[in-house]
Amino acid sequence: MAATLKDIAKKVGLHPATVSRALNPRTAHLVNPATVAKVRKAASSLNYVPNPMASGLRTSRSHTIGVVIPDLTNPLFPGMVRGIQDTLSHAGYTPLLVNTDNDPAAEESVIASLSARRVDGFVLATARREHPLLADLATKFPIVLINRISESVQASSVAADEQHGIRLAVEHLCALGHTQIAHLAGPAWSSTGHERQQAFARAMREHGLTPARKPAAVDSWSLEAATKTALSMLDGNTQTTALVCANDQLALGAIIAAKKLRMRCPRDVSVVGYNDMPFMDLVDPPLTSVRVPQHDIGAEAARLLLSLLVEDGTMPVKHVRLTPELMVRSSTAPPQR
Amino acid sequence: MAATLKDIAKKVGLHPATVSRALNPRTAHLVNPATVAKVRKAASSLNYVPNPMASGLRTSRSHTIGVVIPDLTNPLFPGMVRGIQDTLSHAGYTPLLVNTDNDPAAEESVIASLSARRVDGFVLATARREHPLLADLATKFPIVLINRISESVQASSVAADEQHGIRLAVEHLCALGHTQIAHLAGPAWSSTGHERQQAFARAMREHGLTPARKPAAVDSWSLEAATKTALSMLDGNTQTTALVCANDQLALGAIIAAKKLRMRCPRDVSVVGYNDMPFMDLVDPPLTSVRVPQHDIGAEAARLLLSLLVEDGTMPVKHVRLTPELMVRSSTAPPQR
DNA sequence: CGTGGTTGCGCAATCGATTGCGTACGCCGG
DNA sequence: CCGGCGTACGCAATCGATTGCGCAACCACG
Repeated sequence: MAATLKDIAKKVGLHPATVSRALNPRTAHLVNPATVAKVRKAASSLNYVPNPMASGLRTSRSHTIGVVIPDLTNPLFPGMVRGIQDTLSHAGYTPLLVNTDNDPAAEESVIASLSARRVDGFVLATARREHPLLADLATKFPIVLINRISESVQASSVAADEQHGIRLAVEHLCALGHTQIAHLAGPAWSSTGHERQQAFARAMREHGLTPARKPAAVDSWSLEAATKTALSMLDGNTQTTALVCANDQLALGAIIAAKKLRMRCPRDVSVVGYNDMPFMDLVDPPLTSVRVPQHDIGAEAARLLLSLLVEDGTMPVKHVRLTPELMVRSSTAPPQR
Repeated sequence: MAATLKDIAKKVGLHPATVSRALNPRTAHLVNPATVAKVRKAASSLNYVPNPMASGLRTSRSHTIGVVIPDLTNPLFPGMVRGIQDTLSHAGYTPLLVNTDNDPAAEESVIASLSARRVDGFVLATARREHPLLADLATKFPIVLINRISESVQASSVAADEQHGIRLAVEHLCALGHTQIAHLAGPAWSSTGHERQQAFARAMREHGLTPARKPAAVDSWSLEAATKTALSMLDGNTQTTALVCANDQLALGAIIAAKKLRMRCPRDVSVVGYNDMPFMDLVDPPLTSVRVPQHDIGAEAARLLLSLLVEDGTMPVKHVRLTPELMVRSSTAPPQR
């Protein structure tokens, strides 16, 4: 049905090998320019489309990239995935997207199935801090970590500058006059949760403040867990006037908790989120949040991986940090007391 | 590096062809059960993983499915995509996801690149009603349409039962005592926009009502367009007490417009959304919305496509309609006048 | 002992593109 | 006119799995 190199070769009276060289930009210089032109014309007149399986079989490169994320329905990820897709597709690569639901077993199985598909590399957005598979994977494939730092793993990474993001939040609250600021932290097993907690402690120190109370960490990134934890943080506590939350879900949970305790946000307690998911400007109250450049993170990760693919193994490990931005809205206000 | 059939054959002293048959469930019955067992053992001891490019080249099936959506960052789609992924991966297929941004040119190019990848079929969530490419594509590939109806195209489809969803909204408003109900319609070029508008007219007729005014259609699905259109609908209009919106973005725009006109929702105007995107329970006011079973739509589309792939062309065209559900929240209330 | 049927498996071609190697040919200088 | 060289191209092997064809071994039966 579809035209092959052989068909073109027959049409122009050349050998398939010559046609292959003429059509491949990397080898076209080996062929007489006039011949190249003739071949190109014949190819397009036959609607020739190279068969990636055939070339992949021969070259053992699939031009596909495994993209591993926890959960596509988490609003944090679609932006990043699009950044990855947009960049990869321009370079002739196709992302293969899979979800792990943060389940280590699922992670193992999706990575296995992507390896079986012979992907050329991986972009990984796994959340857990410690990760036996990663170190292993990094030895076998070019990989780029996204939205997480690599502690033990020798691999390039792209993420938001968490220190800067948290500092923006703390600075903003300070400027409003808050001194009693606490952190509603993400799960300790989570890379970003851990890092933001550290960043919070540091930012407070930099401002000469001590946290209103020691950070409380949720055990999952869910709204429910956040509500529960925030309830126990705020209940009977009249000290704390502001909460820096490790992400938007936690912030929303904190606001719900405050409501349950008959505290008003921002009157009685200011709340800052993190990530600035879609529609955070429309919740009640509109959430002040640290916006991370999701699309850029994805795009940069893809670029990094692409350059890893061409410079086979000679590229040094690189850690890219993109700068977040504070979106000030109505969940923060000067303290009333 | 990776083990091949030949390696296994050498290890067990058989011919690669025999090993192939033994490992393939469909042909294993042609091989002595004892031999099959031996081969299996050798295969797993060598960590054999079949090379999909080699088998794909021979069989000209890639076990990949093209999934074409307008925009992954639109919260409507991640749920559907996961439904597709979860179902396809269980069957050994891998989705190849691309975005079109509703741009016909982009659509053409992504479909071309997916064809070049030799996908075995397509799941298409293109929004436009009329579509020259689709009819063409349907003749060359098994395809399933998602979240849209097929008017001219001879292809199976999966979507929410729009008539039912809109009827739920209208019924709910009627039950609250509204009689002056209007429709904020989606773009006319959009399949769902068109269908929901028809459904609204029908539902009103069924309830013996006439629309408070003729439907106003936005020219794009954006919040901004919705705000503008809703402003012109509501300004100076004291008749309309309730708005059925063609999706959640439009509903949010309507609420913003109402605020600008110093109308309160739901006191002065009730608003119903459609799709029930994430966090619609947390916006101000919490939005009453028609929830569509996104994951199920995706899963069902994938199942449909899979069965198309096995029953080569003999399966009749099937149109699956899944039942939506009304999530009643605080953006709707009895009319005040 | 010869014939027929069945079972188990090997042989070799095939899919389409890539690539190392070899060769023909043209051109130049000697 | 010949040796040397470089350019342009062809040949054939190769990647790994699949599959039509057919061989050979086996059993059963007349």
